[in-house]
Amino acid sequence: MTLEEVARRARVSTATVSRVLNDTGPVKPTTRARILKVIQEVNYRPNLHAQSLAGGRSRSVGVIVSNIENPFFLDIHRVVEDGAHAAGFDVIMANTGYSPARLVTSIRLMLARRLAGLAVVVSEMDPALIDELSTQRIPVVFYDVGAPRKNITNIRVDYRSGIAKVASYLYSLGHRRIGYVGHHATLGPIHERAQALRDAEERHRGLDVSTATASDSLEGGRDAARALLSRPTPPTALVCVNDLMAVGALRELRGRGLRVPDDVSVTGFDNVTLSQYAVPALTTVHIPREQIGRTICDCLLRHDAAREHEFVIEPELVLRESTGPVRR
Amino acid sequence: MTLEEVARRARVSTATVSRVLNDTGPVKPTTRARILKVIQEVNYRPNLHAQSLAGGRSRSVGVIVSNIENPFFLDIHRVVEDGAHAAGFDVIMANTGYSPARLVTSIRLMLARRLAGLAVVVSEMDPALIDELSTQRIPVVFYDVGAPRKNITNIRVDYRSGIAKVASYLYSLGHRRIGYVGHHATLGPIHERAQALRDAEERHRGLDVSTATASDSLEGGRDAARALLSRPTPPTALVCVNDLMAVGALRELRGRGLRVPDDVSVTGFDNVTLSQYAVPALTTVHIPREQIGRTICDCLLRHDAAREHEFVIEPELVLRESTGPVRR
DNA sequence: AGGAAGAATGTAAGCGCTTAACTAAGGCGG
DNA sequence: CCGCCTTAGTTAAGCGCTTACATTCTTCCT
Repeated sequence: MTLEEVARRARVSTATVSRVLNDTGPVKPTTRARILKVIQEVNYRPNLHAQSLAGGRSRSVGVIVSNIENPFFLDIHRVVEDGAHAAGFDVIMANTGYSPARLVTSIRLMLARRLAGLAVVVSEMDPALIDELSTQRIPVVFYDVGAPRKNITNIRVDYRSGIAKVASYLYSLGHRRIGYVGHHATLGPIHERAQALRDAEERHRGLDVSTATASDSLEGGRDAARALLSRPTPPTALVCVNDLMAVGALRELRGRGLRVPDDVSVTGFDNVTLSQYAVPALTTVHIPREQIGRTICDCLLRHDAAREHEFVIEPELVLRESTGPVRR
Repeated sequence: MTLEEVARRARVSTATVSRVLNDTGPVKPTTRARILKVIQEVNYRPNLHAQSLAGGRSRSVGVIVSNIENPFFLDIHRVVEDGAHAAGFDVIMANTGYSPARLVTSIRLMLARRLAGLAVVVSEMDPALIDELSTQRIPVVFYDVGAPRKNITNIRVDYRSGIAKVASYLYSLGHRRIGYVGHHATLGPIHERAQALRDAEERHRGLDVSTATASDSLEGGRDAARALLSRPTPPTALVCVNDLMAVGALRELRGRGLRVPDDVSVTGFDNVTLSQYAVPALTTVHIPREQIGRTICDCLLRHDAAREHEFVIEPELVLRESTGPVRR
């Protein structure tokens, strides 16, 4: 069923049907009613591809994330989706699994869709991508990676600062041997997190950091914790790169009969809902995902971001049950 | 940058460029190389809308889920996405939040995109939808709702049976007062779950079921558990409609100082990864999401499902730590 | 050398929609 | 009663691709 067929049945031109469909230009009420009736009868739905092609624009924005299984990304996606829907847009999501190759593929696919805007919320990056994106004229916002350019906005969280807060806090509780539970050590922004913890060694006398990485998942958190705890002198505190892995680490601790925080302290990162439902509830670092999502919407939808822009977010420590003084 | 412009620069016709792009029809190696070079130089990406319009087909399939925040749906989505990617398709996801209105909107949007196939993995339904879908000629698969038709496949899990297994098991442990933690009591398939538990009352002498519903989330599970436990004669076992809510229920129990399973037993449903990371690990019912996802892919991609089809899956009880004999 | 078969490429007609430009029909003051 | 503005509709030119069909080389056999 096409626009043309609808027009024929309603005895008007395609232009008129298009007008009532998009509510552009005047149409006599009786004509409009007649057309609407036909549309109803034949159950007509405009072809989105034809619309986008002819109109030269699209009512969709894209969101690319590294790991949709991690609630952190899911939360951002949800906020962006809500904002987009409110503005009459819908969102197309892509998941890269932290693979730079898939990032490239995803971005190309998004560009092929000629979207109205693109949010790239990932930790991996491909050097040539920024250039490729900046030549397009759609608004783009990066989270965690990339560099501001024309039409490209950047949002970053000061992870160094967040990690530093965690390190200082644990140090003040007497912890000296700290294990870092991470994932994807080779990815820039992720590596920076680990590095931030390492840097704390210099500020805090006697601090000793060991590192283990696995996949970004519950299982990965457990695996990394297992590796750390199997070392000759296991750490007394586990700093996890995010809450999801922290919950995995908690599981391993429990499996070994170690109590948290009495025997080992654990910290997460992100402050996702799950962190409050962990046993014990996780001490973590709050990343304002709501704010991030809204900023993304503003940049993409309202387009105030034609100029270069960069937002930096300062994370806050959230104390809960999973941390305590080191056992004597 | 358009196909035509590429053709001009490569001094060939658009047809030839299209041929090398889609690898359809013969092209002399030197010509192909020349065209590829131009494409590379100008960083050309075909317009997906034009491609779909002209080609009359799309390389995307749609997946609609009720609640992407619930790992159950996420798992299915992942499996479908993997399968689709392997077949050279990509997937468009939509989330309804259990709202029939949003289901209708989402389906219409999917149809407007003229996708190659559509999977509807939801618990809500709109009566007119089936008809609307069956008039289209794209393969559709429903999970949990709908009815088989031409081009419409159905996958359902025998939830009644799953719930019955849980009820029998708890009964055998001596539990008589059972609380049901659910969500969206008005939605058909969900309501059926609650009803299945109620039906167990008749089979098991002395069994007493009370019900509470909240949102499908960790918080919802906690809320519903709170309501149940606040009653004059609180249940000794909580049967949760899914693992996510069960984890929320666990949290409430812990907050009240009740031990699981010593004071109260808890069961989940779905057997998502999280259920193994809960404290204590959840007794649950396994739903083979992998299999469901693969079946969806088969129906959508291979199109063996032109005829009516229905798959019924029998769920299996998984015993873990969260259930035990009722306290004397 | 001539010509048929096959390979390589070009031509042009859409795909279903939007929209600029144009026409027709009322309505109104002068 | 006429010119002019407004409102209602129409026509037709694309948007950027695909593809059936036509055309132009190449081969290579006789």
